[in-house]
Amino acid sequence: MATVDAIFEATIQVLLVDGPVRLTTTHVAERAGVSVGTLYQYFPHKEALFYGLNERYLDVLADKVASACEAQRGAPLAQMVEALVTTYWRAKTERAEVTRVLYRSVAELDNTALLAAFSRRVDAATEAMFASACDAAFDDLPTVNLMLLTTIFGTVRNIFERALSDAEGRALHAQLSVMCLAYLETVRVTRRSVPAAAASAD
Amino acid sequence: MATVDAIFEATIQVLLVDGPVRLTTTHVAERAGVSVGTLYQYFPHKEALFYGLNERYLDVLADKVASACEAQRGAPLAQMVEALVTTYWRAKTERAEVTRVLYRSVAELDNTALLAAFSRRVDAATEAMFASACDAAFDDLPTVNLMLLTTIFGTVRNIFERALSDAEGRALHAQLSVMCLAYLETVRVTRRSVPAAAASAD
Amino acid sequence: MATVDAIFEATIQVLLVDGPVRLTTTHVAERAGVSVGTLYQYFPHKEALFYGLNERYLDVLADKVASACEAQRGAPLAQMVEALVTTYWRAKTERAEVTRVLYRSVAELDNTALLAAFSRRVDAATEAMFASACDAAFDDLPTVNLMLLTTIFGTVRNIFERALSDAEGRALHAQLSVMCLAYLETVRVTRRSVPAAAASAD
Amino acid sequence: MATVDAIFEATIQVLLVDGPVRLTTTHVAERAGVSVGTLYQYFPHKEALFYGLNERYLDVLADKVASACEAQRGAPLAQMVEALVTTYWRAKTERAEVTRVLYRSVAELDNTALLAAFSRRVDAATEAMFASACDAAFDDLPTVNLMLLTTIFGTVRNIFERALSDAEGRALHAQLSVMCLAYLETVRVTRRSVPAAAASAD
DNA sequence: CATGAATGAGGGTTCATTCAT
DNA sequence: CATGAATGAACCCTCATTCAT
Repeated sequence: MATVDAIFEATIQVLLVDGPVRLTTTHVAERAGVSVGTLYQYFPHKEALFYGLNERYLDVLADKVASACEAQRGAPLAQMVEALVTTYWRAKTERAEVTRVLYRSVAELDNTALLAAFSRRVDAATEAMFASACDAAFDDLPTVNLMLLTTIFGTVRNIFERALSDAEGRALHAQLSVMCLAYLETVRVTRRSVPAAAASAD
Repeated sequence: MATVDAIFEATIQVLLVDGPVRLTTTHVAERAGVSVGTLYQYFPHKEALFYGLNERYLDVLADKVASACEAQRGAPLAQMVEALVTTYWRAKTERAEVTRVLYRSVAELDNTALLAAFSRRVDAATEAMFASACDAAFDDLPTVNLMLLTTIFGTVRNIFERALSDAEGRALHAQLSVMCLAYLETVRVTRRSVPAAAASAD
Repeated sequence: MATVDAIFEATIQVLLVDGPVRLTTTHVAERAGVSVGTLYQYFPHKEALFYGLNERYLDVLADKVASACEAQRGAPLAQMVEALVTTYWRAKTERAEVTRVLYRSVAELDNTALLAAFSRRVDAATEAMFASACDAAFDDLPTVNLMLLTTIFGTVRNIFERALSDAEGRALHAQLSVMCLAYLETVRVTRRSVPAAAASAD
Repeated sequence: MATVDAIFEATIQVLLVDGPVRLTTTHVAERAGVSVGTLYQYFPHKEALFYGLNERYLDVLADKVASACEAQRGAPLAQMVEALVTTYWRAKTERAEVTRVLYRSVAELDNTALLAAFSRRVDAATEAMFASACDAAFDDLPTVNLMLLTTIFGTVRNIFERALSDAEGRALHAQLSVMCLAYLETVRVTRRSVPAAAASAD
């Protein structure tokens, strides 16, 4: 609904412009152009508003990653890694300030469940992608995949957390791909040139 | 001073037992066995208390990392990485619940300056360590070092953030060493003063 | 608005009954029959409440003086002085306790701006009145007028400040008129459009 | 005692430099170069400190006025008035900022008793002075005297209260003498040239 | 459904005062 | 007698939430 969207966007704007301290229901409602009463008709309490915002944010993010993964089915490993890292990086960098502010505010929320749901979706998408790699296979793909995602999520977050310059950010983005690929090359099963078989198994 | 220590420890206990929402000055003072007035004699405001706690936490952490780095001067690369990752991991795992709760709460604080100071210390220590490696050299050590730390910090944080099981945590810890080493092996310069042996081992 | 009036009146009552020390926002709100929150919806902080009360008080006072001055346009000097002094005195004496308590409490407030606005209004009104006197004129009316008002304001205040009895108060009120008139007779210019009569009366 | 003096002076300094809001016992003690504990050995509570300061201030003021009055015994009326007004004005103007700050702060204190004592002393001094005037006598000297002092005290206070410029202040000082003398000339007994008799009656 | 004035529990903070050293 | 750390009652103010209109 338009109202809900307006409230979500207002929440972000309040966070951006006035900071987390001024994130009051009244303030959000005002900026959304509705009354507090209306806000409370869509969200039973403040936490629900924040929870919803993060849910939506993570849904969109998961969508993007999942799409990218599907587009890479059967591609070579290096390309997959590049696509995954870059998709995630772009999604986070697009509205860097929003990303930063959301990173900082989720602390006020028990977002474990949210993160679990998000992780499940992304895990599934990336695992399926890597399983379909035309030029690589892994003994313990679940662990490798978990490690990879943990690294990507964590590293990107850390880049935002330390107030690194854009140049440093870009450099680290490139290095992140290098690192992830290096890792995958290291842990892939040694027999590699089984292209046809691996491909037909997909 | 004993009082300050008691207040810091009380802060942690309140965070652990009652959660960040119940982190009130009165509550902390009570648990520390002092009056609010006393608390305010050591910390000008609530934020300063929290800031101080984090400062101390990061100082201890940086100390541990720096010591480990110094102990590794001149060691081979693989051992350095292992030592670095394990030191950091142990420091974070020792009191896992405390780590988790601090990860979640620092977001409410503008800890940019704190992180910057912490990063500067750790950066210097690890860069000096890697520069002394007996079996490896790097073209752009600063960037490589920055990337490595960003990955370690971020990955560990993410492990805590997603409520992963101990087993998964341990697995990822091991993988983290693998990943870091894989990265360093990839970006190191091939020629080195121990040319033949090092090259053939690759 | 009714609520604002209730709060103002409650402020006065608290001052009267409990004294300036007990003038707390909670206390005022209680006595006004509203909650603290409501009080803060009309006044951004405690000082604003007090400032508003004084503003209103001075506005009413200035109104009374201004009306009296207009009613005296063209009257003889003695009558003007009598009217001015008596109007001011009555306004202050009507609710003597309120006057006393406000005199004592305004000091805690930076009411310079308030007093300036009040003075400007009263100055203008009395100066216009004296300029229209049918039987007197002044070389430097602004200074004379300023002196007169300063004396009236100050003397009345001092009567309240020293806890003089009603009888003493009444006596001083009468003397105040005498004094003001004596002053004006002394500083008026002798030549006037009613020359002979006015001059011989001196 | 030197300590008491230091504390009094520190109180004034705190009022001047930091304002009435920062007038805390700790702050005063610090500026006086002693500890709070010491302050409490000389003053049982904060109010006593403030009371003492005002008492001393009024004592000095009364001394000055009384001396001036004694020096005017037997002098002509006009000279007496001039001396009285000027003495009081000078005493207040000498450290104008201190005067202003004390005027503003006495409100926090029930200084009725203090003012009564002060008034009694000054009343006696001025009444004795006027009774000795070589060229004037009064039917109801107590009332006339009370009126005169009330006017002088009140007018001077009002000059300080309105933030009048120095020039305006000086002008009003001059006018104040004019006004007081005009008043006394008006209310003196009509038979005037009884010089010898009046003088011998003293 | 929308509104927004009213609510009041509860938080951060201050500061007069005490008392063990 | 001096010190100053400790105390804790009390204050100002905020803001999530409700409900009569």
